[in-house]
Amino acid sequence: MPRKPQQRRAKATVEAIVEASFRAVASHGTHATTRQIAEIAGISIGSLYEYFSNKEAIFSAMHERFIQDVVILIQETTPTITHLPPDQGTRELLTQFGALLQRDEGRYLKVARKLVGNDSLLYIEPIRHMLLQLVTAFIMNKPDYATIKDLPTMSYIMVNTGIFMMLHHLSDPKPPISFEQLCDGLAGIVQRYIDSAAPPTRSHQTESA
Amino acid sequence: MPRKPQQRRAKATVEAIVEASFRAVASHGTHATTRQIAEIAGISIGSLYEYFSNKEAIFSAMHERFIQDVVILIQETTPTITHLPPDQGTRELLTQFGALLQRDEGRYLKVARKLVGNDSLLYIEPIRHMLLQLVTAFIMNKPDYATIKDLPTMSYIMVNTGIFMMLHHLSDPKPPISFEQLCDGLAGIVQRYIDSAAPPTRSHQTESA
Amino acid sequence: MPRKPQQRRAKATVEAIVEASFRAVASHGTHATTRQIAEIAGISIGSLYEYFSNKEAIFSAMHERFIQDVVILIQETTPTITHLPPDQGTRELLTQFGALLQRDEGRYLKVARKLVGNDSLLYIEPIRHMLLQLVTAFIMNKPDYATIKDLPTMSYIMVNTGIFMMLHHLSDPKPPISFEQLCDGLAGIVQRYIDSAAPPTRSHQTESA
Amino acid sequence: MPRKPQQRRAKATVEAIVEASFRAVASHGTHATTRQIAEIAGISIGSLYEYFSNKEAIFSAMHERFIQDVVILIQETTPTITHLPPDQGTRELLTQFGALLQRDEGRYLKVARKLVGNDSLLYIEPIRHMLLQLVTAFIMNKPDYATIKDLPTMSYIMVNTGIFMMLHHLSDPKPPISFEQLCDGLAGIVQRYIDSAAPPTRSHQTESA
DNA sequence: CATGAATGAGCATTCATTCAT
DNA sequence: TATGAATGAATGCTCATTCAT
Repeated sequence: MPRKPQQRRAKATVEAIVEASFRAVASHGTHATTRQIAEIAGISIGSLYEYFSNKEAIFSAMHERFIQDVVILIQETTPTITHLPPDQGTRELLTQFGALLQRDEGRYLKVARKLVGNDSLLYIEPIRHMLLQLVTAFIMNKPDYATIKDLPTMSYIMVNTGIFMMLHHLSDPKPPISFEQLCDGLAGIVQRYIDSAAPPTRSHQTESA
Repeated sequence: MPRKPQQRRAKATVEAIVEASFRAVASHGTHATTRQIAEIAGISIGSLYEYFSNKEAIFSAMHERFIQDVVILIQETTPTITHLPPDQGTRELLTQFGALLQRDEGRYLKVARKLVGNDSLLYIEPIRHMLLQLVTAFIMNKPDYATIKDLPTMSYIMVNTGIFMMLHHLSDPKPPISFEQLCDGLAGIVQRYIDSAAPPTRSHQTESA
Repeated sequence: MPRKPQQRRAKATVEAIVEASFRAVASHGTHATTRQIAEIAGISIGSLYEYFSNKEAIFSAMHERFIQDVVILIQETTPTITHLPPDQGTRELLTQFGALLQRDEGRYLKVARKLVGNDSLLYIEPIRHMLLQLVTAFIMNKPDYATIKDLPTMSYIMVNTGIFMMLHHLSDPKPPISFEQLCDGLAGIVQRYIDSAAPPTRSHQTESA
Repeated sequence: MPRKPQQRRAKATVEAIVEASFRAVASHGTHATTRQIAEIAGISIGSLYEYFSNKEAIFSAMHERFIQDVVILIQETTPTITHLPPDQGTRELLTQFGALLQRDEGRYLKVARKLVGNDSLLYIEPIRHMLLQLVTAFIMNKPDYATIKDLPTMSYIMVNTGIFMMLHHLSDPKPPISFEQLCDGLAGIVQRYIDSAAPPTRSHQTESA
């Protein structure tokens, strides 16, 4: 049974294992073995099991890490976004997210896709929560949007949609539409949703420009 | 190398294998083995390989079957839908699709999720094609919608979104929103997209009712 | 249990199977399957087992056929050889044998090598018998050679050596000596053996010519 | 991928596997399975694949070991041989070689025959090299043989012939000539080849004695 | 006689996990 | 704590052979 990493060194090892797991999936595909992970991490298989009770636990850690990094991405992007109209903000966020997925030879892209098809669902609540905060902050500044409706439902749909569509599109070697078209399309959906609550005024119209 | 089923009995066996594969995935999960499939089909492993050159070929057949059944579903639903306003039509379609996914103890649901996480992408073109036909027919009757824009992009996004969201939601044992909310949300997105091209008139307004 | 081919058609089928087996080994290698043989022969697997009780029986037939064809080769070459000095005769025989082995995409070469490594030995008695006759006839005409010794032993060694060396050399993609060198070397061995019994006189010297 | 045996125990295991493979082929024939090898070696199949990447690699190791042991045999026999006339030396070498082949219930005999019939040829170069050294040393001492010709060709033929004939004869349950006759015959061939270069003088004549 | 669908024992190989050192 | 040799159940797949039609 794996012991809790109570010491500094142990924590570093756990970190190395997770990092190695991402690398392993990036280079050996979804079927990366524990051996490969241990080798990349520079430790023995025995040590691997000192920190993770089984392979699934490693994938859980990767899952968590991925979600966490997306949350951090949103946090970092928030200052930029809040000054943009919704559709431009969405586009910016999607672009950043796409970059994150492709970072380091697409390690997040591959891992995330595996998670989607897995028995366990992609656990998006933290992301959704973060975006709800972002939207709420946005609404505070723009009273026009105060009447927005079904926010929980729509955030659930849009966050998932954003993630799934990006994963699908970036994994498609020959997608029928371009990445820009995808982002524009998704941004348009967000825009229309917001506009339906608060009819657009000159200040944040972009398409009619 | 699998021989072409030349006899009637052989064709029935192929059918039995595909059927058994769905059952196997439904009961043993994503990692159903060839042995399990053969056992459920009531044949020997040898026979399995008479008709499918390898395991992947079996999954391809399931994939195809799934897509085909969705296409058939759309065809059968089309007469009903064409007389409804877009949002109601969307809801109807989604409801039917949800029922299909859960049919026979959710066999399509589980298989489809596996396909999504697989190396090979979910091949939705036939479905998208079918829906484009449906939309085109709809537009013919309602000249108001003639100015609709970005149809290829939006059909790509919406078809994928519809499929992914349904798969995700129906697989979630404790979803944060209800199935009805999901359908309403997706229908709303479709409605807003259409309205953005052809501003709503009394005849097909549903929300203001 | 296979029935004896009592009828003309049956005999033709047996022939077709053996022929197909050679073809199968030539194109699919030593691991040619019964399915492949049947397919090439243009018959069903069921029919195959009507004429051969198992796979080994088929290989026995091929073995027999190969030996028989070598015997025929010697018979056909005999008239030419008897008028040549021993070393030239040997070279001629070896050249013809090499041609036989490479005939039809090397089908005999491949089959014979398999036979050599098999549990059953290469059964060369008929070939040895044939060559003994050839040598005996030769001696009759040339009384000088009457004192030849150890004929049974030497025929055993030389026939086997000839066969093995040809098989080995022709199978070697990068042999350290040329085919001509091999033939000359073997012919030299024969020549020296004969000369050791009957010291060469002018009449059958070739090298001093 | 097999890891390099880094520890002492690991090296012993590799040795045990090769040893077991010889035993397995000796008792179960050419088609010895990996399971049988593992069982005889007293290890698990998993361990087998820790040290050999696949079955072929095991056979390669056996091949190498066989060739190596023959080379060692020649080295050990050399001091004895160099003081004998060519034909007696050859007989001695053949006798020792025959003993090697039959050692341990004929394990080398069976394995070597398999190698001969295999896709990969019997790789005799090291043996040939060793014998060339032996012959060269011999010639140094006996200037009579200095005019020897076609050494590369003849060594190729004679080494292969010696190996093949021994394998064939020792595998034959009812050989038409005795082992002594075979050795004498082969020794005679060698003797005659040498004599043809350096006509025999009293000092090394054996047959006329 | 002919067919070819069905069989299933058997094979090579993988890989998460354990445990003696 | 760390190691890595050892494990062995499990998997995908082959192919000679049988037998109902």
